[in-house]
Amino acid sequence: MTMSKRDTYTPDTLLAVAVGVFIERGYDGTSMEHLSRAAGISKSSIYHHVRGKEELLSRAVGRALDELFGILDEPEACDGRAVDRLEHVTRRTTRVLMEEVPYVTLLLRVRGNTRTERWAVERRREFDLRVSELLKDAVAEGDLRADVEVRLATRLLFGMINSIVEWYRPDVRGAVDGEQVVDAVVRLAFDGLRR
Amino acid sequence: MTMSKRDTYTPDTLLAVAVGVFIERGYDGTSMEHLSRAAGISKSSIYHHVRGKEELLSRAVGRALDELFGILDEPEACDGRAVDRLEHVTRRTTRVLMEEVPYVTLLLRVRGNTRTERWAVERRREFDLRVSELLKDAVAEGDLRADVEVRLATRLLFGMINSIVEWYRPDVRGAVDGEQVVDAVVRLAFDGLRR
DNA sequence: GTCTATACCGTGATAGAC
DNA sequence: GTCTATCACGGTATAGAC
Repeated sequence: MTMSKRDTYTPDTLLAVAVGVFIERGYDGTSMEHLSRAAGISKSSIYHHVRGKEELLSRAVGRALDELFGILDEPEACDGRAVDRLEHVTRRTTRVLMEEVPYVTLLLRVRGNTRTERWAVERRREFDLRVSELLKDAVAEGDLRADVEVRLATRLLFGMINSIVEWYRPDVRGAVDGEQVVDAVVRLAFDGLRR
Repeated sequence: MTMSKRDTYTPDTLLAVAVGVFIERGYDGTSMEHLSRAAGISKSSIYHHVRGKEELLSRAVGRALDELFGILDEPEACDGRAVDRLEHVTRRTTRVLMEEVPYVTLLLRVRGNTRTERWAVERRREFDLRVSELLKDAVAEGDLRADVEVRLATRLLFGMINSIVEWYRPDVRGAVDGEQVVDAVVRLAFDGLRR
């Protein structure tokens, strides 16, 4: 949370600080005073860089959404058997989650009270729907089980993936290996706990 | 959110109202003014029933924790093969989640800033650890795969289960059948998506 | 058990000097 | 680009009448 060389902020470097505080205290629980202390500048200086608290939130969730939707445009998510495309999306989503923990965490905690939040919720649903199409195709191609409703399966799959933000901390080096997590997610999601 | 016959509150009936508001607006985003409007009484009247906002939170998460820990004491969670005990706990946890959505939702959203919240986080971790013991035993008995770390598997399992509170609404009759959800969770958790 | 009135403080945001 | 000073407002909580 410290600036490496420069001691002047851009919206993006300020965002990095703010997102950390939002996650620690919750968005609503964070005051401009908290942010100013964490950034080491006064409250009013923050307003020089961003319009206010909500702009910081919308920048954060926007970044997370861009990363996630980017996955759906990757060639591996567009060609081949649906089940392979789904596995690719599962792997990449998990990876993005871990690489962008703070931003995605914020995205996942948004509940839809302000305009910004409703927009974020909407786009998340859109992402889920895109993936459940993949799941539907994979069932139709005979690769996935047909005895679990597609929408429900998608929700549970993302529930598992998204929960990673609750405990994964990338800064703790060596504590949990990233690739190990991705493999575990894919194994459990596709083949389950049972031997 | 309406009182059926009585128009006077007990701490518990007031809690039911408050929990609903907490979930809609977030705990930090909820003011006593919001609560008073939802309950149809004045702010100060609320203080006659409870000490303040935080007591409402601690009552809510306490109730959720009692229900969850109750599961671990059920006979089916204590006798037999570990894998069967784990499946029982999985089923029951999912059920409790759906029956007590509002209270468990609140429990899961708590981050640990106040004393109450830290206590809740602590007890949740305790519950997780108890279940990961079950998982460890099931691996040792040869029923579960050994190529995923036990603690990691537990986290992902609960990630999937807990995510149900994000979308399941018990009041929407017939929209999603409860038993269907429990079965889906068990199938995905133990056998995975793959056919 | 509920009310009105109010104390007192922290909030997001702005003005204007440097 | 950052500061200090300040604003109007809404926050939790309490006092005391009914």
